[in-house]
Amino acid sequence: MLVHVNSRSNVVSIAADACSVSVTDADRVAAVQRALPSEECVQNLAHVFGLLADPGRLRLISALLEGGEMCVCDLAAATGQSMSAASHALRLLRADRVVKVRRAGRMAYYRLADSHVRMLFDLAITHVGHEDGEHGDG
Amino acid sequence: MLVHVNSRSNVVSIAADACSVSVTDADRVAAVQRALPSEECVQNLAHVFGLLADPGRLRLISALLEGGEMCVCDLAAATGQSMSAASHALRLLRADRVVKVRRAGRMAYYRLADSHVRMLFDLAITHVGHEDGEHGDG
DNA sequence: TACACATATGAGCAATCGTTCAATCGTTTC
DNA sequence: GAAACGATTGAACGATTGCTCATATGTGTA
Repeated sequence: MLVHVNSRSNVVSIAADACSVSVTDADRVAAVQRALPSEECVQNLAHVFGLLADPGRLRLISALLEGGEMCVCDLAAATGQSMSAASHALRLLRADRVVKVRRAGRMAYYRLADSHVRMLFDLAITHVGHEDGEHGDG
Repeated sequence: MLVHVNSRSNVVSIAADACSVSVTDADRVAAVQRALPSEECVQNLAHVFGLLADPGRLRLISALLEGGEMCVCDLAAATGQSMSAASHALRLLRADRVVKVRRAGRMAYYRLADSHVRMLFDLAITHVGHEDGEHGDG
């Protein structure tokens, strides 16, 4: 399994992207490269995590976790942001199927679309070491 | 449970942050607000998700998931980025205890620090609908 | 000592993000 | 029809991000 490509000036370019980076264990590198998710998958993943990387959107999600289904103005009030900001944020969440809308007259009621988000949320809270977590069984 | 605060010009400001947003169900809003994670918790959460919101860092994590423990230059080669970019990225991951370093001579070997990340990763892949996922049991 | 090497880091810059402001759309009420 | 209202959207602007380039640090080797 050892292939030693690190003797001097013995530079091997592995990825098309990498501009000749030297490698110590070429087999391992090649194996890892083969196992990496596709570019598209990585992009989607990054996109989803990016959605959760904003306090405002996180509060929105947390509110929906607790409140079940809420209109935009209540969500805005509960999460402490303007209705415009909330609407922009909900638009992003909607585009990636994190939340769903139900329209009734001039109101728009939002709710979470799938349970992955709750798990993602709780798992991440576990990671950061929560001192709080009242969204148990709303 | 219904409190009707939405009759005209009857605007109630709930959060200190919110600049008087009207509310349709004040009780619900108040309850949801009480249940929200603390500001600090939300910030930490957003920060952690932010770490995972970059394709380069995601590939790094995926590589470590598969490869176990790898040096910076192998990680750079496997994930298709420059060593500088990889080092910068690993620094961020290290600061938030997502990865750990082991130094041996002039090499630095990185590995994942906790299992939450793997779960986060797999859960998110489930959400986006993976067409790929070869990081099963490196 | 001097050099090569693996890694780390700071500055700078282009790109992206999140907010606010203003305008708009569709619905309800008068 | 007109006005009020909830929600949506686009533009603009400041803040943040992630890269590259250049340089620094520390280790192994001649």
